[in-house]
Formats: sequence, structure tokens, C-alpha cells
Amino acid sequence: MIRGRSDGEETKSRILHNASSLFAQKGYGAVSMNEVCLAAKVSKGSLYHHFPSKDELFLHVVEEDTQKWICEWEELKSKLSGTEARLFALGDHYANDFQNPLIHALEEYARSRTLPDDIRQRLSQIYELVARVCRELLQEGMDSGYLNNMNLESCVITLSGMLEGIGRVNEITTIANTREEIRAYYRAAVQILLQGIRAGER
Amino acid sequence: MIRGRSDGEETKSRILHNASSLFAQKGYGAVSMNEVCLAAKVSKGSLYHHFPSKDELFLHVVEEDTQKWICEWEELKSKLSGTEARLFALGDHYANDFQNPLIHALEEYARSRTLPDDIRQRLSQIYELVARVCRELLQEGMDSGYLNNMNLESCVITLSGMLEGIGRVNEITTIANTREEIRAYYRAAVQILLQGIRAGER
DNA sequence: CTCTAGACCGACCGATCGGTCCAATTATAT
DNA sequence: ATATAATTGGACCGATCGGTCGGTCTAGAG
Repeated sequence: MIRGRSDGEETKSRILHNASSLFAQKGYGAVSMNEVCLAAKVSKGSLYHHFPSKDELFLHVVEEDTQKWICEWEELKSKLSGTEARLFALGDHYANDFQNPLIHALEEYARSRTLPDDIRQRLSQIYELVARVCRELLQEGMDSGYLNNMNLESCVITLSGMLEGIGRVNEITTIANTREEIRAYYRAAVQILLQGIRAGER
Repeated sequence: MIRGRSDGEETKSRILHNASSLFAQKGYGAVSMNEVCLAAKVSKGSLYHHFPSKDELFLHVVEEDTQKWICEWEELKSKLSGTEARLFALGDHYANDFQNPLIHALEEYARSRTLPDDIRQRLSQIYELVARVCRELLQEGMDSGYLNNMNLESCVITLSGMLEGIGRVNEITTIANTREEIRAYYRAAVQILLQGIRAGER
């Protein structure tokens, strides 16, 4: 089955892996295709043989990473029961995720220029996948009576906004945070949100 | 005093104003100096006469806008009393701020490459100004007994992260949110946080 | 063996990037 | 009037950008 000089799939995933690191580190615009070539040790021709454009490469990377992140979460979630434990675990999952900066790159990409509708659609799909994780968790908490029955969508936005925002704050502050400190901040935030929704009226 | 062909200060502020809009709309990397020239109706020579580099222009813009944002906040704050009212007002101030995307551009800028120490320092100063707003408000709430005495810095990170994160989420979701809807999300988030800290133990 | 098709390479392309340079212009000081 | 200095326009620079193209190499099919 393998026809070419070597296994194309291996090359492709090598490109994806290296590009993912670069985009996560430096954002979308600051990464050049030459850099990707260098990091993945492929020529430009080869790179463009596998991915038709920088946009397509970037979207592939983000979509793949998001899928992976969600799969890992499903795995984690299945091992736990109860809304409280799961919410704290979600905070940990955010805190532990090295790839999380990709969401920032995604935002930069989305605003850098006016994008065609098909790409815009793919972007909102990605966000929706992440939002769904938060929504299911909160819904489950409200159904079980653990959380008060507030406006679900407001809570989803508060939760996802909070978890993503904390990641940003931890990046800007140059203070060398250990992973444990970062996790502690996430935990504190989840704790506040949890009590906030439990105490919430209406 | 005015010596040149026209008033240099007017030109300078015209550049700052137009550059600010562009950076807020498109981020740092996606805005070219030629674009700035076009938008501000100045030539390249004139632009570089007033600002020595793209970096310096960007930092000027961000520093000026942040100062303005904080002055406006001080103004708003002085008209209100009580932690609760002020916290909701802070949420509104975030929601109303058209320039807020500049913080996103700042983050993109910070990660795009390794920056010299003096620039890094200026960046953390900017963040610290915003964080201080949150810190003072929370401190005041704890002192007055309205908020429980939790770890202050955790709360600061939760609050500032939340407020910035919600802005991002509202940008990505293409769902046409009215300004009133957006403000409602901020209000809901502040409400949750408020109750969370009031209910918090320790 | 020959043929073919996919994998791969790197020189090359036009466009654009941030930035430089200097002549031209003009308000003010002398 | 002349000199001075602030301000401006825009041609120009080398570097780099995303992307193209013609061709090479190799494994499997016939």
C-alpha cells in the first residue's frame, strides 16, 4: 500500500504535531510556513503537498487538538461522579492543558481578517464543542438539584469565560507560577463559581 | 511654538486614534504600518517621524487606552458606593468598553516573539493597572465585611479572568448579541461571583 | 523489466513587510 | 530677507511572507 518514498501519514502527523506546538507558543500570524518546515523537517513542497494552505493547516491543528481535549475529558469525566467533583476536574483539565493557548491563537486568527463563511462555521463549531462540555456539566448539576436553577446559558458563558480567562491571566503575569499554583487558582475559581450558583436565587 | 508645516501634535493623536481602532479590530500582527498610514492619512515618513517603530506605536496605543479606561472607571466608581454596586458597574464597564479587544491584541503581541526585558516590564505594568482595579474593589468588600475573607489574589485572578474571558467568548460566538445581552451576561457572571465569595468559607 | 503514482525537494515567484532616507515645504526666530 | 527647525511625502531597501512549479525518487503494479 505504501507507494511513496516513505509513509505519508507519518509525515503528515509530524507536521501537525510540530505546527501545533508552534501555533500554541506564538499564535497564528507569528508562525511562518518556513518555520513549520524547519520544525517538522519537511520541505516546503512537501508541506504544501499535505496541506493546501496555512489556513487549512491551522484549522486542522485546532480541530484535532480540540477533539483530543474533549476525548481526554470524557475519559476523566467517566471516572468521576457528582457535579462538584466533575467541575473541579474540569478546572484541572483546563489547568493541565498545554494546548490551551491554541484557543487564544484561534481568537487571533478569527479577528485578523474577514473570513469566508465556511471557515467561520468551522470556528463556531469548535467553540460549541467546548461550550457543550460546560453546558452538560451544569445541566446535570441543575437537574440533580445540586445547583440552583438559574439561566443555563449565562452560567455556561460565565464558566467557560472564567476558565479561559484565568489561563490568559496566568500567561500575561510573568510571575513564575508552578503548575501547582496555577491549578490552585483554577480550583479557587471553580469553588467560587460553585458556591455562587448554589447560593443563587430564582 | 508650532513650527512645522502643520500641528505635529494633531497628527500624532490622529495616528494614535486610528491605530487604536485598527489594533483593536485586527490584533497586532495583522495590522501593517501601511494600513496605519492609510487610515490616519499620513505618509510613512511622517508616521516614523512620530513613532520610531511598530512596537513603540502599539505600546503607546495600549498604554494610553488603558489609562483612559482606568480614568473612566475612577469616574464611575466615585459616583457609587458599596461593593456590590461597584462590582456590577465594573462588569458594565468591561461590557461597554469598545477598546477591550486591545487586551487580546496585547496578549497576541506578548506571545508572538521573545521580547526584551524593558518591554516585558511595560506589559506587566499595564496588566497590573487593571488587576489593581479588581484588587482594590475586592479588598474594600472584604474589609467592610460584605465579602468573606478569602485569599485575595485568587479572587483577583478569578474576577479579572472572568471579566476578560467573557469578552472573548462573546466575540467568538457569531450569534449576534446586542449590547444589552452582552451586559446581561456580565451581570450574571458578577452575580455568581459575588454570591460565591459571600458564601465562601475560610 | 517498464510504468505509474504518490511523496518529496528546493529554487523561485510576486507581494508585502517594517523601516530608511532625503528632498520639499512651511511657520517661526533673527 | 534669511536661516532654522519641525514636519511631511514617497521612493526605496533588504528581508520575508504564503504559495507555486518542475522535477526527482521510490515502491508497488503489470
